[in-house]
Parts: sequence; C-alpha cells; structure tokens
Amino acid sequence: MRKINPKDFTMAKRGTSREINRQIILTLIRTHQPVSRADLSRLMDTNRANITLRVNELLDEGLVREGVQGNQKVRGRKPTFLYINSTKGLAIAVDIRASRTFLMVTDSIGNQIGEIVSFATKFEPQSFVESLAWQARKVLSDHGGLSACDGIGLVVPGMVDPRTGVVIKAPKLGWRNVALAELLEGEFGKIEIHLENSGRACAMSQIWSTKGDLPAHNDSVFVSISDGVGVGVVINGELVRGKHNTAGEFGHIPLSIDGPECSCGANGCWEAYISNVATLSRYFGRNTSRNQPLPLETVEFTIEDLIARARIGDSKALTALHSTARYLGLGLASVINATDPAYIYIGGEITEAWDLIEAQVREAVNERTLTRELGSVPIKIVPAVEHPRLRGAAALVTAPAFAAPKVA
Amino acid sequence: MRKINPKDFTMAKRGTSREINRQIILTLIRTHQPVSRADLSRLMDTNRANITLRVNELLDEGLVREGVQGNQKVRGRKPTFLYINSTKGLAIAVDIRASRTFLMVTDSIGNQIGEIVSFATKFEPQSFVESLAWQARKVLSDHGGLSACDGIGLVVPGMVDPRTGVVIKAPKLGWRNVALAELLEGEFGKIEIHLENSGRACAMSQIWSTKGDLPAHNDSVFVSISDGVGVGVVINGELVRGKHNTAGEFGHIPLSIDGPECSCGANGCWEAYISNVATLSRYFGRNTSRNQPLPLETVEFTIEDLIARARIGDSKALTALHSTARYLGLGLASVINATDPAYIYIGGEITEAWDLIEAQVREAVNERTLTRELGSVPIKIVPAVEHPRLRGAAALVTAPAFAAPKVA
DNA sequence: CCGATTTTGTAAAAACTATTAACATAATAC
DNA sequence: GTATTATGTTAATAGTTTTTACAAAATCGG
Repeated sequence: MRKINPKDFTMAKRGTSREINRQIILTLIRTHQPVSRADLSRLMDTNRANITLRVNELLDEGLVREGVQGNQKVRGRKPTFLYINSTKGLAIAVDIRASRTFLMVTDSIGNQIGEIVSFATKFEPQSFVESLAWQARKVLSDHGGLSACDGIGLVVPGMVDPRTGVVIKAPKLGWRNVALAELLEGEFGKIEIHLENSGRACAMSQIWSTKGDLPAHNDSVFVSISDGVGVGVVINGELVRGKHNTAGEFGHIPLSIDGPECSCGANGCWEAYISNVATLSRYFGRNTSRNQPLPLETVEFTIEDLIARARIGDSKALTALHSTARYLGLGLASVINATDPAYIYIGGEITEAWDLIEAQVREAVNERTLTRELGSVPIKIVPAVEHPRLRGAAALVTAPAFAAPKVA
Repeated sequence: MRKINPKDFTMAKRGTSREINRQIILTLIRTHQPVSRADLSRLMDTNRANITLRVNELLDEGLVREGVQGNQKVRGRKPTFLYINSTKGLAIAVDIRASRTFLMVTDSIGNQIGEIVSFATKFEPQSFVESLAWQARKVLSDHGGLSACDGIGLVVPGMVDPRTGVVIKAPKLGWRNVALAELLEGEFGKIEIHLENSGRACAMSQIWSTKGDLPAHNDSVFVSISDGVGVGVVINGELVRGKHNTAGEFGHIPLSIDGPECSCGANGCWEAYISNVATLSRYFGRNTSRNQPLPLETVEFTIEDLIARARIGDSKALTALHSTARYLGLGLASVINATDPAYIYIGGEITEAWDLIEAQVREAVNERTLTRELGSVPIKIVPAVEHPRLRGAAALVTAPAFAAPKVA
C-alpha cells in the first residue's frame, strides 16, 4: 500500500494505459522470449487484439522483432515468435577498480558482445577518460561504432551522485568531486552517462538478470565484498537510493563500536572485519586497523592466494577465513533483520572459498537473526565469472527501457 | 526506476486510468481541503471537465461532500469547496501495551472522535477480546454503533502476520501464535481487522498524518523506544514489510556483539542499550543484562521518574540519560547509513527529555554517519500526546481508501 | 443598475484505448 | 478432403481523457 505523494504525483493521461501495457509486454517478451502474441495474451489474461495492437507498434519502433514460427505438437496455426530486437542499441559497461578498469559491450538486454577488455586505471581523471574513450572506440569499431551505442554505465568504488554524474568520494582512486559525466561527454559527445557505486550496481545486475532460472524476486540484498563492503538493497523491485543517494551503506554498521578502526574513520564497522584487507591482516597476525598497513613483502599477496593456501592445508589461512566467515554472518544477520529480503546475494573474491566458509556463515546468521524464517533466507553466491559489476553497469543503460512507468 | 515483476504484475484495464485519477483526487482533497474543483485542476495540471466527472462520482459514492462556497478577493464565480466526507466510516484504533490497552475512535481520515479510553490488558486472549469488544461497543454507542465502523486497527508489542491476523510472538503479553483476528471476528462479526507492530504502526502514523505543516516525505524512519525498540522504515511512500513481515528490526542490530544480553537472546543489540529498562538499570547501577532484574523496590520507578529526577539535579539520573543518548545516536547512525531517509522520527517516553539529550544524540550520530549530509538528517520528536501508535492503528483502517492503485 | 470581465463549473463533441465479436489464416487430425 | 483447432487481424463497441463551447456567478468600473 503506497501513499500518493501530494507534492509529486503523476496523473493518468490518455496514453497512460497504453504505456503501462507496452512496458509489461516488453518485460514479458524480455523474460519469456521466444514468445508469441497468443502466449502474451494468456500471460496477461487479456484478449489477443490488444496484444496485436501494442506489439505492432513495438515492431514499427524496431524494439521487437519477429522470428521463426514456433513448432507445437497440437493442431492449429503456428505461432509467430517475438524477440527483443537486442541489436538495436548497445551499452558500454565500465567497472572502475583501483588497479585496472574493465570494459564490456552488451546488447540492449545486457548480453555480452565480444570480449571484456581492461586497462590500467589512471588516477588523473582527464587521462583516465581519454584511455577509456580510446578503448571504447576500439571495442565498438566492430559493432557499428559509438553511434550504435545507447549509453555508458560506470561502476565506481565509492560514492556517486547519479543525478549530476559526479563522483563525490572514491578514496581508492583519490577522486573527490570529479565531474565524470561532464568529462566523458567531452570525449563521447552527447550520450547517456550513468554512474553507480559497486554494491548498488551489483544489486541492479540481479534485478535485471535475464537468466531463466532466477526466481522472480522483488526484495533482495546484494553484498559485495572486496577492498570495501558494498551493499545494494532492492525493495519492491526498486533499488533503494535514499535522499542523498547514499542508502545501503550497511558496510559501516558496527559489529562492535570499540572494534578495529575502519577506513571511514569510525571503529568496528562490519567492513573492518570482513574486507579482504581485514582477512589478510588477520592471516599476517596484524590487528586490522588501517594504522597498521601490511608489511611490504606481503603487498602482492592477495585474498586468492590466501584461499589457495587454505585449500592446501595452511591452517592459519583457514582460521583467518573462518573468522571472516563468522563476522560476515553476524553482519548479514543485521542486514536480514533490517530488510527481511527474499534472497541474499554475495559477491567478491571470498565467494571462491564458499565451500570452506558456508557453515560458519550460516551458523553466525542463525545466531543473531530474530526468527527461524529470517535465519534461513537463501544465500546465493555470485561468482566473479558472472561479472556482476559489469552486468550492473550495463543494466544502468539497458534497464530503463523496460521499467514500470511512474504513475500515481 | 522499478522493475515490472513478470510473475506478479497488473495490466492497465479500461478503468485503470480512472481509478488512478480518482485516488489522486481523493488524496489531494484529503491533504488540501477545503479545495475547489478548479484548485484541483490546477494542482493536477489538467482540465476542469475531467475533475468534474471524477468528483461527481465521488459525491455520488458519498466519499466526498460539498461545503460552503469559498470567498476570494478576485472577481469571478465563487468556488464550491470540497471535503472528504469523513463521517462516512469510522475506525477503531487499539494500542495493546503490557499494562493497559488504549482505544480511540477516529473518522475516516484519522481524526480523533470522543475520548481515548483504556482498560487493564488481560493476558488471556479470549477475555482480552471480550473486554475490548465491551469497551468498543460502549465508545461507539454515541457514534452510530459498530455498523458505522469500517474496521479495527490493532498495534501489538511484538511480531505479527498482518495477512493472517495472527500474533506470532509478543513476549510482553505472553502471546505466541494467537489468532487475534479470528477471535475478534467472533466478537465483532465480519469487520476488517488490521494488525501491526508498534514501530511500523508509528511509521504509518507519520505517512498518513494530515497535519498541514508536515512536509511531503516519501522516505522516513520512525524509531519508537519503550520497553523495546521498534523501527518502521518508509521507502517510496510505502512501509517496508519484507518477505516474512519482519522487516525493520533495527532494534537488534548490535552496537557490540559482546555487549549486554538482549531479550532476543543475542548480545549487544541496540535495544539492550537504549530501552527504558536499560536506562533504568544504568541508573540503579546494574548491568543491563536481562539476567539481572531490577531490585523489587524499584519496579514502580519509571523512566518518567528518572527524567524528573534528572531535571531537579540528580546527576546520576542525568548521566544515565546521557549514556542512553549516546547509544541512541550511535545506533541511529546505522539506521541513517543504511536507509538515507529524509526524516527520522523518534517516539517514546525518553522524548520528554529531548532537551536534555539532543546534543549527545546528535554528536553520536555525526560520529558514525558517513557523510556530513547524512549526519544532518532532521530528527523530529513525536511526543506521547500525539499518540503515534493509536494514530498508526487508525491509519491501518483508513489509509487504504487513499492509497495508490497497484499498477504495472 | 448595467455591461464588461473573470472565474467556476458543466455539457457536448472529439480523440484515443481497451474490449468484444467476427473473421481470415494456417496448421493438424481423421 | 473436410472438420477441427489455434493464431493473428479487423471492425464494431464501450469507456476514458481531452478539447471546445457555454452557462453560472461573482467583481469592477462606469
């Protein structure tokens, strides 16, 4: 039950019904394709005439295409299958990380086209943008060039303002109030630019996933664990952004307000217990405070190395992972108590050790969740090969075409 | 941007536009009354003809009434003012607390009618329901009896399932899986029954408040502090309920996982630091664990008494309040980081000491919020005289008539 | 007091949508 | 080869919003 905001509502106009049904049809084609007009009329519990009218409009606009005729074993005229015309508009997905920046091109429903390329991240914004533009042009040259492109979605490790296209704070890049969208327009011309932080982008990748086996979920949480902890919360099929675009910072709720210092300046944040750095520090016997950087000889040692050692019997490595697992579960319990989601998704390097830590995580979750039901929320691992950040970046560009119209 | 759920969507039918506009008009009359048809056409940026058609339907249905003619200082025909016909359906609001149960009757926009009555809460469900029915009949006898009543909204100190009308767990009442709605139907016959827990009901009271000075907010959080800590989160004008109707339990996120034991069984929950019992225990020099009940001679000593002592110079009382204030702020910071709301509302007895503790609360909030903007979220006190739980209970009954229709 | 002006509210016509009903199309079954 | 069945389209119908015109009711300026 939603309140109508008396200061910001949208009346139903003559074309509103049509727009609503059009978006529903697009969504259904996207999720059920291949699908016939008759299928759609059954799915939507309406008459075929209405479907025909709307579908023919979408065909005219080039958003939908007809494919082969279907084969069914019953008698009767064969259905004409419909597909999203996904070659129509491309999206450039960019994942900016501290060391390297990754770039992927997708079609208009977020399917990967070509290879993922990467280049060393340059911290100087102008030269970063130039590198990015050069790479994008190279990748796109095989696929119709920049003009075939609907927009660019960028995932930034930090805080962004999607409305203005400004990176507010990205400590790992040394960026502060960088007008990234403006810089990009200088290189790419008039093109849609979308910024998002990593946790929320990952959540987007799950909402808009087209993988058939994924259940229809409207409430979920994505927890992305790497150098920091990013969280994206989805409620009612919508990413929670908050008043200042900073909602979802569960990474900085405390496990203990007197705990180890966190990069945010406070003490005992969840992030300070479960980030990759925290796990590594635990392994090297340091306390996890940022005031005690890792010894120089270990800077090249990654969390993947630690997991590998745990697998070949390094008990100290396994202990470090188990500690992280426990803290991960304790923090997850807070997220679950607060949002009561249908699914939890977890991404990040540590998911590669999931078989080693799942039991500890689940035990800790159960320890602090308020009901048995809350404790048994499905936790799903999103492995790195699925590239949730890149897919989320692509969704920033491709999803709006399928979104529900704002009404009432 | 909301995703259309391919397994649970609502098509636009012939009557959908009309329904949308009808609800918008009802909402605008409710929030702007007295208001004329011409005013509405300006607010909605549409033609007067459309308004006339919809308003006349609402007049026929008896949901809206015409009032006096307005006086304006310009020339031209005087407008006919419209009002919600609030005498049409009444609501019974019930606030069940451990010691006493309060009961209020409201009109169809949640305005109080008559006096608030109360009776000692009986813990045996059947006799509780009988007492409640007797009181309700008595109060309603002056206002058309039960038949004039649209429904009953009940606020329960515990976990409920609004769908089935079952109180899942209410430790303070000793209730577990009590089919309250069913019992009530036995007494009241076929009447709408709505259950909600206290934190979420308080949030409802703010969403649906008709107080003119309240800003139009779509994202807010209500924190209700009494024996426990209840939290209601509003996102996009909608109360967050979660998959199992247990969302919003920020009361049990930890400040320190090794902290004092909480009534939920875990350690160091926010609630264990800031509930009234916690504050009182601190004053009496006990640790706040539930394993150490207050000494017998102090059971009649309430948080109000403590506040009174603090006001007349009892430094131990003031210290106890300041400790609570600090923990309140530290936990609020987590709520703010997680949800980035436009407003925070705080209710409960401790708000009577707000002038004594505001500075400490704000300081602690700033200490742990991630940005300056987050730290300066407006915190508004809702005093007990506004009866947020009762108003929320009434809203459970009255609000659906004004809610946005589910579409797409 | 009276006509010009302005605002409110209504009525009729127009434009557009969903819905219904009828029908053409294209396949299988027997 | 005809009956049957399912798909997709077309035309007619009913229910919206929107436009246009106008009646109703007030003020203003003489």
